[in-house]
Amino acid sequence: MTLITRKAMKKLTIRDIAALAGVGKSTVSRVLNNDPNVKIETQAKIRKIIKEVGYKPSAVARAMNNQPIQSIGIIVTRLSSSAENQALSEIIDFFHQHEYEVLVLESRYDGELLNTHIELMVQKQVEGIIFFGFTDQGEINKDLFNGNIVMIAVEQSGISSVTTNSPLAIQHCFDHLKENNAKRIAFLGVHVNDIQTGKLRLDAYKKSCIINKIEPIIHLTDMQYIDGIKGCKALLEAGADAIICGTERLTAGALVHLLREGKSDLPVAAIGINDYIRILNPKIFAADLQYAKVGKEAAILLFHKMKGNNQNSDTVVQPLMTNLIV
Amino acid sequence: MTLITRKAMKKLTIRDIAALAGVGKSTVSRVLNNDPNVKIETQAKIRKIIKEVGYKPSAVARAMNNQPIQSIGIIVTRLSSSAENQALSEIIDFFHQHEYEVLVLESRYDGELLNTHIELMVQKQVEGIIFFGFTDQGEINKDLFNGNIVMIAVEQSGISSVTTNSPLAIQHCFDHLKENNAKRIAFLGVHVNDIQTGKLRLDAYKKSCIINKIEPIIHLTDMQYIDGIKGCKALLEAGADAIICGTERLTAGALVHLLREGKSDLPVAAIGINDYIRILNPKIFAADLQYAKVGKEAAILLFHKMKGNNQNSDTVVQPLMTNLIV
DNA sequence: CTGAAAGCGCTTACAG
DNA sequence: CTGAAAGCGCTTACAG
Repeated sequence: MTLITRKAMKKLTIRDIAALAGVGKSTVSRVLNNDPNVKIETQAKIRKIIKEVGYKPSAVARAMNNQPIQSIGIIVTRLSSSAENQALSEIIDFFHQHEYEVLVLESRYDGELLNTHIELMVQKQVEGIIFFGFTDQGEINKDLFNGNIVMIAVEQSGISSVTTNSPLAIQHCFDHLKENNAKRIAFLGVHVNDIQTGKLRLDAYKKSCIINKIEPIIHLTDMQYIDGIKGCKALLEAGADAIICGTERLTAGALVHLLREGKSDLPVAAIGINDYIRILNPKIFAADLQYAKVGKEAAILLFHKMKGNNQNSDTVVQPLMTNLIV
Repeated sequence: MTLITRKAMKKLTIRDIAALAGVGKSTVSRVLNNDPNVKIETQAKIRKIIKEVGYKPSAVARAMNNQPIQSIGIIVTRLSSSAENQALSEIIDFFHQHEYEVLVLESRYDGELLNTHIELMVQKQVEGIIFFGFTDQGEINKDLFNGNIVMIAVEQSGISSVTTNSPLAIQHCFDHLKENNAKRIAFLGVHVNDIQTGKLRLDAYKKSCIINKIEPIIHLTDMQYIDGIKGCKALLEAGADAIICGTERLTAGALVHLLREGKSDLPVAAIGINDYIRILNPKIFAADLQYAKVGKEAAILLFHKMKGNNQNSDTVVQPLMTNLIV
C-alpha cells in the first residue's frame, strides 16, 4: 500500500470491520476483547479481516468506557544523574513490559516545579507516580493518585518509599578501612543541609568514630569534582591515612587528586561506584548503592499498590544495601 | 475536602458544570475552549464554578473529537549515555512546554527492539518521534507518523536528522595540535564498524594527515575507559607526541593513563567534553559536540514538521560546534 | 451465539 | 449570545 493511498485512507473503525465481516459491531468488539462467547468460525473470520486491513482499535475510544489508558508518571531530579537514570531505566522497562505508558519529567531540585509536574500528572490521570525526592521538596499530598505514590531517596510519613541504606554503607566503609589498619580514617562529604547525602552519612561516620574510638577528621563541601579534589587535599594535610568519600563525584575528585600527587596507594572507601571511579583506582573499596535495584523495587512497589495487592503500610524489606519502607 | 469525600465523589463532567451554572453544555464547552462568542458575565460565572469545584475536562473525551492527546515519542539508545540524556532533557522540556506528552523508551542498540518500540508508538498514535540512531538499526519506514520523524546522530534519505559535525571537530582538534607544534599527532578512536563514532572520525583524521603531510599513527579499539588507557599506552609507545581522542570515554581513559605516568603535559585534543574530562586535565582542548543543543534542534525540527511548517524531509541540521579551550 | 441500543464526556454545526 | 442535537469509536447490558 503506497503512501498516497495511506494518506487518503480514512481511519478504519470498528464499524468498517463489522461491515467487512458481515456482522454487528458488538461481535467485533467481543472478539477484540477476547470474549469466549463468540462462535469460533466468526472469531476466525473477524480476526483475519482485522489483520488484513491492519485495523487498530482506538485507545481513546476504549478509554471512554473505563478501559483507562494505563499510565504512570516518573519525576527525576536530573536525567544527568547516573544514579537516577539507572533507576529510571529499570522503571521504564518494568512498566513498558506491563503495557503502561510512562511519562517522564525533571524536577531540577525545584519544589515548585515538582508540584507543577505532580499537578500535570493528576490532570493526565496517571494511575500512580514515582519520584526522586530531595531535601527542600516540601510536603507531598499523600492522597493524590489514590495514594499510589512511591518516593525514592527520601521518606515522608504515610508515603511508601525506597531508599538506599547509606548509613550502613558508611559503616561498611569504615569497618573495611579499620580492618586494613587505617588509624586516621577521614570523611569527605557534602554539607549537612542536604539531609540524605549530607547529614545522614556524616552522622553514620561520627557514630563509627565513637564506636571505634577514632578521632573524627571531617571535610564537608559542595557536590562537584573540584570539591572532591580540594577536600582530599585538605584531609591529607590534616593527617588522614584513609578516606571515606560520601558521594560518587567526591570520590572521583579525591582519586584524581591522589593520582596527581602519586598517592594512589592511600586507602579510599566510597559510597557508590561506577566505571569512572573504577578506572581511577581499580582497588577501591566501594559500597554499591545499587540504583538499578532501587528503581526496580520502586516499580514493583508501585505496581502492587496500584493493583491493591499491598495494603500493609509497615513492611520493611532490606535487600543488600537497599532499604525499603513500604 | 477530606479524603473520604473525595473518594466518594463522582467525577465531575461538563454536564454537572452546566447544571451548576444554569446554562447548556455547549456554553460550558465554549468557555473551556476560549470561544470569544460568550457573554462576558456568563464566562465569568462558569469559570468561577469550574474553579470552585475543581473541574478538569476529560482529555480522553476531547480526544474523541479530534483534539488529539498531543504526544510524541523519544527512543534513546541508553539513558546512561550522557550525550543522550542531555539531549533528552532538552527534548522533554521543549515538548512539555508545548503541552505534549512525551513517551520515552530505550532501544539498547537493538534494531529489533527499536522496531518494536516504533510499532508501539504507532499504536499509541503519537504525532511524531525522535530517536537516536545507531549503526545497525536497519532501514526505517519513513512514512510512519505522517513522516513526522527526526533521527539523531545518523542519516537516512527521506528522514530529517540532526547530527553533530564530528569530522569538522576532528579537523579543529588536528589544527589546534599542529599550531602548538605537535609533530606526531596520533588518533585514538573506536573501530570503523561503528560508522558515526568510528569511520567518520577516522576518515577525517586521515584527511587532515594528508593535508598536513603528517604520517598517521592510529589506534582503534572498543568503547570503554580501559580501552582508552590501553590505547593511550600503545600510542605513546608508537612515538606520539600529541593525541586526538575520538570519544569521551577514550579521552577519559587516555587522560587517566597520562596522569598515572606523570605525562599530563602531553597535548591532548578531544571530541566531546564533560566535567570529568575537565578535572582530569584542565588544559585540554576539546571540540564540544553540544548535545543539549542537538536535542533542542531535534525538538524544534519535529515540532515544525508536525505543524506543517517544514515540508522538506531531507533536512539535516547541524548545530554549531563551538571549540572550547578550557 | 449475536445485534440494536444506550452510553462514556466532550465538540460543533445548526437553528434560533 | 445560547441550547438541543448529532457525532466521535468504542463497550456492554439487554433481548433475542
